[in-house]
Amino acid sequence: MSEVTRETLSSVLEEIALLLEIQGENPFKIRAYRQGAEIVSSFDGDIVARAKDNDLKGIKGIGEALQDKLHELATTGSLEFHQKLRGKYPDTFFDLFDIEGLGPKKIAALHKELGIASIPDLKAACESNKVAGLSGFGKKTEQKILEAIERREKFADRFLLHTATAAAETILERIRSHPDVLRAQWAGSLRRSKETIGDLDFIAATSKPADLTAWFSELDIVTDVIVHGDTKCSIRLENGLQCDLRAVSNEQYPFALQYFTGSKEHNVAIRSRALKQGLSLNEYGFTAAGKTTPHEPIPTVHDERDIYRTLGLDYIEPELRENHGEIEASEDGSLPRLIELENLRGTFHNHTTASDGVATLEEMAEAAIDLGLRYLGIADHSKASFQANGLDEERLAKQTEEIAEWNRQRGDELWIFSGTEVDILKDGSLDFSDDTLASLDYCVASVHASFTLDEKTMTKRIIQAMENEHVTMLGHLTGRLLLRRDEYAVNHEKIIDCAAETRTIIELNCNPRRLDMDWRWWRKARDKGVLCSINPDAHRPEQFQFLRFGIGIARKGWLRRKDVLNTFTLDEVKDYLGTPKAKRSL
DNA sequence: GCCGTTTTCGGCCCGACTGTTTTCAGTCG
Repeated sequence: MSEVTRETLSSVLEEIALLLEIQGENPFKIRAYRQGAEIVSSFDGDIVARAKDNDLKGIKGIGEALQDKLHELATTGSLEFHQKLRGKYPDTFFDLFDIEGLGPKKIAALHKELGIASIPDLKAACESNKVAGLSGFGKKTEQKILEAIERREKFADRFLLHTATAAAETILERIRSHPDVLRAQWAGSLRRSKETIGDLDFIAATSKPADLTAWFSELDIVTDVIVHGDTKCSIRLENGLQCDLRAVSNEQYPFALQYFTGSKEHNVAIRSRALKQGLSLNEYGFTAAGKTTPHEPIPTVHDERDIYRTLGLDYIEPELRENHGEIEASEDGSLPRLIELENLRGTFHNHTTASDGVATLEEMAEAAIDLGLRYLGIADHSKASFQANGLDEERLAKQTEEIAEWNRQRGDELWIFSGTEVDILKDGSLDFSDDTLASLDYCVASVHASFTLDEKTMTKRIIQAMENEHVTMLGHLTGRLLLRRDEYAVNHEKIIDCAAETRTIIELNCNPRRLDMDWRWWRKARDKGVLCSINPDAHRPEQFQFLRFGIGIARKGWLRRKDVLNTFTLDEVKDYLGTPKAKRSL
């Protein structure tokens, strides 16, 4: 039996939810399984060990039935209930849920009537016009399914943050400049600063909603109109990105913005809180709920703050709205004051033409000055990263001298810290000697090869690097490339504990392809006293702009100004780096 | 299937839009 992981537990529950949907089960039962999957995957602690020990009592959302199932799954590696449900469905069957416009009912019908159990099956059935004949289906549905299959092959179903942000800025500007629009904002996962984006949501306040959705459907950027009604319009851009506009009245606007910002989990919790106060909350406003009438008249709401205030809550920043404890913290006034872009005074981990960057040291420095930064860290690759033209000791020494010369000439404008992004070799040793590392201001240590080690070996490898006195910070912890390459196996808890113990900074690599370490771990790291450095990993001057995405992720990870190295003043950074590692503190 | 200082049973969010229907089921968010 293969090792049962958190992901196993979570994905089995998720699959059960899908199968129950197919069977037309009670939607609330389905939701319970789905919530169970979510709870398991974000549980703060060793959920697998707890499941093995049958010690799941008291976890909200995991009742008796799920406790038993998780215990069985964790101890035996499989779950009879799940196996029985799965019955005759092959693995490929679950791909059908990715097809836009297909839900459990239609998928069940396709499977029952035509034996369809994979996307190729479905494509063939549509092409031979078998689907249009089914009850509840028709010509148009068949055509739409074919288009959705084609789109799935052609485009990613999610987009990186910088792609989505660039599109969103253009579109929002056009919406806001429309004469009938009073105010507008993007909502959804982009506003919450998720690491990847499925589609864009815009909310606009207007007294002429139908006119606005009609205008939106005819924009020159539209390649396809997905839906178009009087208050809502969904279009698709050339790159496949779907954009939804919802046109509401000015009174409804804050409610719509709050509602469509989500997350769904946050909203469910917020709405149930409202219900306890006798208020029903939806995307249009507060209404008196059921039989009970609110004790006081429903207050007027002008913006999102008023909604939270009405519910007795401090304002919750969009990035925090994941139902990961923000509502409780809001209630008792313990929400953090989140870091802001303006707090950043510098950046570490940037490349130049010395290794695989496309701009010289001077060009990078000038760009940093233009951006208003006070200091800049250079960290080119080390020699083991041959493919990236990594520096050997000699070239590194030369670069260090160039940097010293810059600091003598223009250090008052911009101070440059000389560093390296040293490879953590397969055995956990570093690509430079301690003496070489000691000649630098700081050192980023990263894994660039041997990604396939098992979790234990990989974790040990990285920990060994962090234990080095000269390793200031750990680069892109998991090596993931979003939408392209999975993270390698590494035990986050152990790395975080080790970072706290050895005073090693963990990088928040804010290249939108990475956004690594993941936002879900930062709050825990912060609480253990681990310092963060927000690093763009810039290979060209424009990539300093990635810092904004790093701020979004840091905010999502509950980080405050004081938790991030590059909010320090130049003198503070010099002090920090000049202090022996073991004596450094927040 | 989960939950509860109103509840151990009866709630659990629901509105917009589309396509296939001929008044509504299914999907989506």
